[in-house]
Amino acid sequence: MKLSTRGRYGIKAMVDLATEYGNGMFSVAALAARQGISEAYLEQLISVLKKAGLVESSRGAQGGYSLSRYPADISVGEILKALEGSTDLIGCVGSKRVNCENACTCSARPLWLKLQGRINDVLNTTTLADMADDYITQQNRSDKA
Amino acid sequence: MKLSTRGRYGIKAMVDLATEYGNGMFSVAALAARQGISEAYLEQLISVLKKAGLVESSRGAQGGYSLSRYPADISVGEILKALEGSTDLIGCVGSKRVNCENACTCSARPLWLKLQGRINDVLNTTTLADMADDYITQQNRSDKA
DNA sequence: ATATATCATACTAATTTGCTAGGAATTCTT
DNA sequence: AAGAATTCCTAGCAAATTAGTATGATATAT
Repeated sequence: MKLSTRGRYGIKAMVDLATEYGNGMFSVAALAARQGISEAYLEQLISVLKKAGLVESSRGAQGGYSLSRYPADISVGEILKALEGSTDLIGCVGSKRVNCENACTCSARPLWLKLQGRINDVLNTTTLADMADDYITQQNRSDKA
Repeated sequence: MKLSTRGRYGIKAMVDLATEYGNGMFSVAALAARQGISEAYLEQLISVLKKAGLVESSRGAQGGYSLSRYPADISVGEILKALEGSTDLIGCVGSKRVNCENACTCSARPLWLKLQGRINDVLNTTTLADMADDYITQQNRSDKA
């Protein structure tokens, strides 16, 4: 039930892009430096996000990445799903219904469904705009302090 | 963000014990057979639950396991925590606050806190009694059909 | 041209997961 | 007293996953 670094790094990079939305492109090098993580690794993650249609890129000098939609139109669920393959706790509860012969009679299924429901709720209703707003106001507060 | 077999098998075994609460002891062999999984593996899991104080045991012939408290007094969160070490999505959000230097300034932290909060909500308020009740009424329904 | 980027792919070390195996200790039954 | 049934304890291991490295090709602004 752990969240991998893929999800964590990826989400943070996307929030970074969201806070700078409208200000041009940002390179992987810049994003990686901001988080203090490996460029090559983050590059892989962003590449996945690009294939998922969540970011746009431009190659060559002065190139980089930017969000492909308004921050308010990108949910964190989409991002995690792209990075981690799925946001399902277990196969037999997700949209695919795989991996389980006794799904209909499983004594634990109601619990998993409830839990997954709460998770999806948060992931689907929280957007990058929400996160960027939170972050900016928090930054302002600490500036004043 | 996946739930391991440890958590799944363990929870199901505990629900089995809950539905039989008050009817004596049940052996690992019986519990494993009910789920159709390896005895030796489930044995390990139950042993962890015992160390966590969630089940009682009696050794020797006719021995086995039973819940050490009323089903209504055992939350699924306790069980998962015992089996998986923790129910935290990431270290820097749990009760221990480890693993993260910039917790105070992390742009993703509000999201993780919210998500973890919803998860804990379900895990802490759902008891074995709830699950056993759900299961039994479901069984009755399918008997009639 | 050259420096700066993305893009693509392959490899690898460490960790975690999901078991299996073997035997010791305890208790009921006969 | 013997044997069967059971928990208890520990070690080992194969497969999968995670968390990266490494290398080089391709595209583009200056």
